[in-house]
Amino acid sequence: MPADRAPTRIQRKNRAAILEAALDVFSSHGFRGSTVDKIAKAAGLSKPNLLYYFPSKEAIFNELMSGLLDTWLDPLRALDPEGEPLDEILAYVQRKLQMSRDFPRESRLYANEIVQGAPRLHGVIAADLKVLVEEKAQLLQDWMDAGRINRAHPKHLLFSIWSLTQHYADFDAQVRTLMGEEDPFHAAPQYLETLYRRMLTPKS
Amino acid sequence: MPADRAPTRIQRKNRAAILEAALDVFSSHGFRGSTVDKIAKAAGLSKPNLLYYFPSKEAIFNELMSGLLDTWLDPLRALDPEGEPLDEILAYVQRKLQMSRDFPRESRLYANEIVQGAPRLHGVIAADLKVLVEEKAQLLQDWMDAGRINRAHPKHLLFSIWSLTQHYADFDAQVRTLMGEEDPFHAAPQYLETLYRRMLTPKS
DNA sequence: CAATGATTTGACCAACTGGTCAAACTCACG
DNA sequence: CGTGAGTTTGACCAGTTGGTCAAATCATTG
Repeated sequence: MPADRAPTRIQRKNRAAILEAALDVFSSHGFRGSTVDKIAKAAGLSKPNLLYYFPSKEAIFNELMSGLLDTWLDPLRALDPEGEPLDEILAYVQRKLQMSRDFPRESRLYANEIVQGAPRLHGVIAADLKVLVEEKAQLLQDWMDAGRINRAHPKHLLFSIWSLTQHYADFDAQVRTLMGEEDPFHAAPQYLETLYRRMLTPKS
Repeated sequence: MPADRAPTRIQRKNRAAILEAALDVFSSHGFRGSTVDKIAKAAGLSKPNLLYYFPSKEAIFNELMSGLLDTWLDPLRALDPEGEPLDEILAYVQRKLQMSRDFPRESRLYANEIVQGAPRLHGVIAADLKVLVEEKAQLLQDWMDAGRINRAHPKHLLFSIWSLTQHYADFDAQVRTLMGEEDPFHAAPQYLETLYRRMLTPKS
């Protein structure tokens, strides 16, 4: 595929279809468990045709991942130092929960990678994510020092928000089996709101 | 391998070595990402030799899984209806956290399966786990109705305990990168204790 | 409507993988 | 120490998989 010139209509359509199909396949089988052929079929293309648009399976995966990571961190970036601390945190929790509901495949794709030791992600985590986490952990610490929210280990607080919200996407198979008819996302917002409100509302 | 008679010394040793190696390999690459050869080498055997002890890759996996599940649910089974509610729950949280620290590979093996839709686990989850969860959710509900702990959706309460504790094992790669030198398991017990104490201690 | 570049595909390849098998080797025991 | 059961392995096989390539088809535009 001509790499340098502007993408044609067909290129845009097919590359988008491939990435969409790849998200589906990768997120439900992991990298090793996914085959180029499965992705191609899901995108409505033949295998050689898919490989005309991306040089390799790994290239598809990488493009998917780097595209994902930005979106994934947006809610945390939006944590506003100028806002009311408790409201900011509660809003962050709800945003993350919504992402688990609206983009479960993205969450599972990410989870798949991390669980397996993040072999294809170490760089990004160590760079972008770490910087952002340090910044926001400091912000949380400042809020605690000012007595505006209860004290708690800032990083563990962030971890807890991630794990609680992503759990509904990542462990969806288990959650739905155990909840039966009831939609997990019905009670979850209230549950998490209560949890963090009780956890963080200053005693005084 | 002669199936019916009592296992020889060599059989016991090699089967144990294989399961140990398989836990290592499966938990860090998933089922599809693991090869029989990798497991065999990790166990110090040749591939045909490994297949002398287990009829197939799937058989190794199944034996590993069914052995794991029992241990995995023990902490929840131990939730005692006769105990002091808050203490029982806090103890459960700490037991689960300890399992994440002491058996992270088992946790990741399980996570790997669930994230990918539990293709090899649906039966067990729908059966054993569901029954146990219904029972313990009812117990939590009773404690809430009696005003002995704060109200909260019982199943979401259980989910939150699982996700918060297993996160330290399943997302170990991310957690360790972000925490640097600091051992995640140093502050985690205190953090979770505080969280659930504030969440569940009755207001009155 | 050429003709040129973009797109698609069938045929193919080499590496890998799960699994088989007969032959060789080792061990426990009489 | 011999013998039969238990154990190990090299060679092999068939199916899958990531990826290549030349030839064929299609779309765009001068």
